[in-house]
Formats: sequence, structure tokens, C-alpha cells
Amino acid sequence: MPTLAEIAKLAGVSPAVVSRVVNKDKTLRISKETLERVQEIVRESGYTANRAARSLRSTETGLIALVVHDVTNPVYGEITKGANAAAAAAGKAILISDASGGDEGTARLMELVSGRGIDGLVLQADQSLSDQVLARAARENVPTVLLQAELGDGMPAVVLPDKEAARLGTRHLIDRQHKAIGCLATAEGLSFTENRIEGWRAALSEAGLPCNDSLVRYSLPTIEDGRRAMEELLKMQPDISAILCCNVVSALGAMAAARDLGRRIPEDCAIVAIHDIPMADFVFVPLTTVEMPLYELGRVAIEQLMTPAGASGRETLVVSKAPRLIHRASS
Amino acid sequence: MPTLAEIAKLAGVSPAVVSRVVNKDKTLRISKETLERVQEIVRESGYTANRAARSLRSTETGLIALVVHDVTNPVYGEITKGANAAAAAAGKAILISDASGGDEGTARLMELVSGRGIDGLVLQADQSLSDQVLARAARENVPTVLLQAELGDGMPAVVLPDKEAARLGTRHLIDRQHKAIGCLATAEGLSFTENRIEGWRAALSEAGLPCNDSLVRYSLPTIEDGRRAMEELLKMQPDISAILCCNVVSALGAMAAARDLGRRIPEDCAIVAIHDIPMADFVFVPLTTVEMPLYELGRVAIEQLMTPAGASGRETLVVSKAPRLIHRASS
DNA sequence: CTGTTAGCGCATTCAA
DNA sequence: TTGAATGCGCTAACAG
Repeated sequence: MPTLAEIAKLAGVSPAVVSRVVNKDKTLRISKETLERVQEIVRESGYTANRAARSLRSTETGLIALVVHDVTNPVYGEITKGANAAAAAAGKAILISDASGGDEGTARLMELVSGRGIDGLVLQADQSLSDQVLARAARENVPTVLLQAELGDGMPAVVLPDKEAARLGTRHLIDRQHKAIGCLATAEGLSFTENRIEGWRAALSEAGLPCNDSLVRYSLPTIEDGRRAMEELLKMQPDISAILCCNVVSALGAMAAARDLGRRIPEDCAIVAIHDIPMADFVFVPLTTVEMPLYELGRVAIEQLMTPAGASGRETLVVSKAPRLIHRASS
Repeated sequence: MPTLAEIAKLAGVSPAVVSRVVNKDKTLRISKETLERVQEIVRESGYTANRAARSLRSTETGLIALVVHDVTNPVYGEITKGANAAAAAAGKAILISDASGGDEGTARLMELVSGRGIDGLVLQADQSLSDQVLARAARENVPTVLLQAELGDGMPAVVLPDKEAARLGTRHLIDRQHKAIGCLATAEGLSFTENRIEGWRAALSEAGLPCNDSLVRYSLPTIEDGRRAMEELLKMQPDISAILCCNVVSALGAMAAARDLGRRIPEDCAIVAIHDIPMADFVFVPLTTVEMPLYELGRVAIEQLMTPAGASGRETLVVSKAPRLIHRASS
């Protein structure tokens, strides 16, 4: 682990020259000879600039923090993959933080934000966590992009074509002659939950079908909560013959609930879920899904973060790749 | 974002005092009065030490890199979760790198290692990636722990009770009267692959059953490759009535292959897979699994990384929590 | 008991 | 075409 100064001494030049060679300073005019000598020594000594020192000077760390709520969830995995690729392409590394890590994790994150430990923050927002972290980030001027959810505070966000996806899934059910179509929504109060419900509602309205609130039930994106919500929904609205499930993971719970209540899928209860994951093909009844551009979501979030702030006028960016219906046996 | 010096000026003390207050230096004796004044100012100014500067001085970054091969794979997700929790508890953050990110990602990683950008490295090893990164890490003296696989070079590793798990799964099949039990192994040449095969072999030997190499087929941990391997295995060894599948994800492909070849599960072909994931319950035939302590693996890896090097004499640490058989319909 | 001093390794003026 | 000087913000010795 040689230092700049050591390389310089070895090459018989000043540290400044080495620095500029390493950083490919275009304005530097030195003899081809010296240039090559320096490069040679850099190469064979395996020199790499010390990151701490560089960060101290440049106030850039090359790190972007990505906060998700459950690294175990395959949906987030796909997002992470996209983010990772975009970050790598831009010479940044991704620091991941599972928000379910609790207060310890949050504290760590706040420290990173305040201590200029990261160049940017991609936050899968929900009301609880985001408030504190965000407030801090904003105050400390760390560029931040919200993932999936807008918080309505003018913070830049990157979102999926949620309404379109929900409408697509719902229309598919309508096309298959369903008249009473319920909606197993994601967590209440989040913007994408509202957007998806709106899409569901729009499709139903267009078809002249009922879409009152009693057909909607909220659920967290877990198997257990999907099961609970589905049970409640089917008990309160026994006429329902089909469900738009706004999240694949809760859809698994929903399917189990339907089965346990003696409903055959799709005969007695058709199901369409938003988000396609590889597992969808292997579920006990292969699950019809609306594929969403998750990878792109991650990618765009990182790219957005790195554009000079406010480059694009709009605060919220919708990932443009269209959702796609993948028809399987559950509908 | 005030600096130490600014806080010091505000409090009318020297930077050194503030530094020591912030870092809770026990040997510092100052009047309770000054202490409280400094703390008060620190609090209300929201001061947090600049990480770059601190790193430069202390040569610690508070960052640990975790390299996995597919963030999308729920198995790795669980490991990441454990690692994340352990890291947070120790005041470290996790920098994740998906090795499938390609050369860009690897280059980034090497830069981090060489540039003292991380305090430690947890590497889910496979032959390709690990060589370069590891060599670099070793040379630069970055503490490294191998995940799951030993590379036979004396590098510290944390592994699962692989042999025991394979034996447990195989014995379960033997107990159910299967005589011809194949093994769909993980990637060839990795230590845990060998260990699992050994466990399978041990269970068969103990029962006096055949366990020759023609009953073994290697597969990557993907659905597609699991399908391919299973097809080959069933075609070459049509007498097989049961399979120990060394990875859940490839098990999904294997189940599909069995079904497509007209084999009913479990009647014509029983399947047990290593690693339990929530989805296992929802597969078209619920999958019997051997649950492995994945979360603990992640946790222990981080803890191991942070123990003073060589604290424990042994190079390879086996996660002690025992595997557990979860019996479902596929066997 | 507290303050002063001296770098950590780098990038960047400005001067030569 | 190159080099010397300076400071990023912090901490650890050492002075006072």
C-alpha cells in the first residue's frame, strides 16, 4: 500500500504529477517519457489512491446507500440488482441497509448521512423510517431519491407505472367475465398503493362494474399478512370471484387463504398479482402476474441520483418500460 | 455540517477536547460543567464527525463488503439479513456487491480493497471471482472471511453443517423406503458441494444402499440449470425413486423436470431440498426441505471478521445451529 | 485538567 | 513542463 509520495519519489517526480497522472488530468503536459515511467511504477507497485484521503479532499465517497425493507423479498432483490449495475457503471458502490434492522441500523444510516459518508441516498420510503432519515438527509444536503413511493414533500421520486399495471391486471379479469373483483392492496397511505387502487377502480368503472371501498383490503407485503387480509376480504365479500393482488408476496398468502376457505383457484376465485418473480411459475396454482420493470426502477433511481440536481424539471420520474401481463393458471 | 473546530470555538475549548468528548474518552478528566456545555453544543448543532477525516486518521472505515452471487436469490437474502444485523450491532455498515455485476463490479471491489475503503471482506467464494479479489485482499491485509466455501488456502471460512444436513435429508428418504436415491449437487469443485455429497453418501452407506457417482449430477443454483441437471439424471438413471437436491432454487427446476417427464411427486420421485425458504410451502408440490441456519451464517461471518485475527485457533468455523428437516408433500 | 501541535494521504492552487 | 505549499477534518502525543 504505497502512497502518492512514495510513488513520486520512486519516479523522481513530485506527488502532484503522480496525482494528475493517476486521475488522467487532460491538461497535464509532461514528456511522454516521464508519463510512461510514472504509469509503469504505478502499475507494478499496485498503487491505489487511499479512499479516505481522497474523500476528505473531494467530499465524494463513491458510495450510495440503498435502503430497503426486506432484503429477503425477491422483489427488492431485483431492484437492488438494477441499482447495483447502474452504480457499478458509474464507479459507485452500493451500501445496503435493511430497514428492518431496527434502530441500530437507522442510527448507523443517520451517522453515514450526517458524516458525509455517502454521496447519495435511495430510500424505499415508508412513513416510519423515512421521516427521520430524510429530514436529516435534506438538511445535510445529501441527494436523495425516493423509491416507489412519493411522500408528497417535493422530494424526487422514481416510481413504477402503477396505475397502468393495476388496470392491466384488472382488465384481464374483466375480460374473463368476472363481475365482482376485489383488490388486495399494499400498505395504506403509500402513494403507489393509491395509484394501484386507482388503476383497479378505473378498469372497473370503464366496464361499468362496482368498485366501492368494501372491495378493498390493505395488506403488508408478507405471506402472513396477505393471508389475513384475504381471509377478511372473502368473509366480508363472499360474492367476490376474482382478486387483483397488488403484491406477489402477499398473493401467496392470499392463495393459501382462498384454498383454505374452500375456494378453488381460478374457478371460484381468480387471482392476478402485481410483480412477476421466477417463483410465480411454481406456485401450487401458477400465478398470473403483471410484470413490472423492477430492475429498471433500481437502475433509474441511481441514474437519477447522479444527474446534476434538478437537471430534469420534474420531481417524480416514472419508469417508462410498460408493465406486461403474464397469464398463468390462477386466472 | 459543523466541524470539530467550529464546535470547539463555540464551546470555548480546544478541538481535542471536543473530539474526546464525542468519542467518550474515559481517560479524559474535565469539569462536569465543560463536559455538559460541550455535549449540549454538539447535540444542538447536530454535529457528526466527518467520516473521511476520521477514516484517514484511524484507518478504519466502518464498512464491510459483502460479496454475493445473486441478490435475487432468497437464500442469499437471508444471509445478508444476518450479516446486516451483526454489522449494525457492531457499528458497521454493509456494502453489498453482486458478483454477477461483472467486471465493473469486480474492479470496483478491488479498488475498495486496495484503497482501504473497507475494514473487512466477506466473500461468497467461487473459483472465478475469488482468486483476484482474494489475492489482493490478502496482500493489502484486509481481513477476509469466506462464506460457505473453503478454498483450501488457509483463508478463514464460515460454513454450514453441510454434511449433517445432507445426511439428514437422505436419511429421511431412506426411512421412507427409497432404495435408489440420487443427488442433485451444487456446483462442482466447491467444498460445500463435496461435503453435501459426502453426507448423502454416508447416509446411503450406513443403510447399505448404492451411492456411486452415476447417481450424482451437478447443477448451478438456478431454476434453469436445476431443470437441465434433473432431466439428465432421470434419463441416465431411470430407476431413481428419490432425489436429494442440494439447493432449493435448483430444486424448483428439478421438480418441473420430473413433472414434465411424467413423474408424479412424490409417488414416482420424492424430493428433498437443502435450504428452507418461505416459498417452499407454496410450490406446486410443497417441498420437503432441510432448513439451514442461513441467518446465523451471515451473522457469524461478520462476527468472525471482527474478532482480533486468529483469536480462535481454527481457520474454519462451522455454524453450530443444527439443520432441521421440514417435511412437506414432496417426499 | 486542558490546549497546542503535528500529521494521516491526497488534490490543487500558484510559482518556477 | 514540473514542483512546493497548503489544507480537507480529525485524533493522538505531548506540553503546559
